[in-house]
Amino acid sequence: MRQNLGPRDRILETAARLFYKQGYNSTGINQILEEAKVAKASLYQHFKSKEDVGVEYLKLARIEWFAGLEQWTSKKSTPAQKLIACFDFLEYALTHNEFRGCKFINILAELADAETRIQRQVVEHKEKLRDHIKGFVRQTLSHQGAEKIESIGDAVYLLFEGAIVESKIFRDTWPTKAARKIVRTLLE
Amino acid sequence: MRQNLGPRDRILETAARLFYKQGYNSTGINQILEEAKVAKASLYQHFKSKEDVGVEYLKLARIEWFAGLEQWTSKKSTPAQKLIACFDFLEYALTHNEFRGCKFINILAELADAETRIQRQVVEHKEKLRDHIKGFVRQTLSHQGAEKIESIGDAVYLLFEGAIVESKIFRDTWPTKAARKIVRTLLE
DNA sequence: AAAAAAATAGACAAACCTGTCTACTATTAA
DNA sequence: TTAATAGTAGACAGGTTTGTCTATTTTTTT
Repeated sequence: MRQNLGPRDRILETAARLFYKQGYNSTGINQILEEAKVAKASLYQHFKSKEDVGVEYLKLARIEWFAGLEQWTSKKSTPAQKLIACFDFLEYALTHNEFRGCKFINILAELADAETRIQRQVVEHKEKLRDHIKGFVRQTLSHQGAEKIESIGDAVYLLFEGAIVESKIFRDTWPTKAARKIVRTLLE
Repeated sequence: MRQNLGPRDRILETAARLFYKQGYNSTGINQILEEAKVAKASLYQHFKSKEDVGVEYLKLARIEWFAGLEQWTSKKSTPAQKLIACFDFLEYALTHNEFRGCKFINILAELADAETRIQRQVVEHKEKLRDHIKGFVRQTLSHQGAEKIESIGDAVYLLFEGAIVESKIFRDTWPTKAARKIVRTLLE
């Protein structure tokens, strides 16, 4: 439980909650320390700066995200079913998070052009997700031409991402449902 | 020119530049005042708070956005061409803005759950954009069934929004090009 | 020309921010 | 048991934030 966690983990757990709920810039180090019940000196022993906490927060978020995705897709047998399961997982996750959207996209919007380390985490995460989705598309449409596969792969990824963002805006599941529906027809 | 603008307009012009470039939370009132060469008391005579500046900033952004969209689509004669022109406009606008993405989505990501006035601007803007796009789809596919029209309308909108977000992440035009390509096939 | 309105500069309050530092107390290892 | 490590509490520096207020100057209107 939380009680047994060391300071580093308590910081990351609290930071994850607050960064996602309030935003990265709106969450101060002091609030994290208070809620995590950690001394300030301990934070700066484990992390060299707030940005460092942000980077580690995203690294953990990536691991958790793909673990969740894996949990939903591994139950399915065919690539087409796995692809649809991605959207099932998305609907579940977004609803569970009260439609706060994507941790990576959210933090990216807060940054001025320069902050390179956090931005790199975002790009890497989305590259990996895109590859993941396009992999399912490739397997599903293996009998089709390469160009069509690429095109539909990008389309499914864009629909997935669009669904994340729009469900945050409208605080509703319709974008995910609409995306899943059109993906079904794209796979036929 | 900028010289002749009153304090209110100079504030909004500067705020628009800084909010979009640095983010809303990272941009202080004082920086806006300095760069706009406006006294602090003048700002609080025209706006009751920083949030108020944010709301007016978004109202202007909406007007400018739809004016730009109109400029690109009105040149085309058929609804299908107008729809494709939306993506041409998007590619132009995003490239011109150095891939900073959508002013509305960006500011939404910075806000904690509560800030209702700014959030309302975002939702209204996206609702209007969605109606706009779905209108073109409806005209293009008028001979199709209502359900299919709705479904493809949502898909085109989600692809449009996905393209905005992903072009910010990857700082590239490929998402917009990919979205436009699949939209073309969806309209066939 | 006189009166009213608008804009300026900048001090100020009260609160926040990140990061450093000291001093003290547990916990762990040898 | 002693020594090293890890954690705590909190003061502090130097800066930031939004918003209010006073006093002065410029512009507009009558």
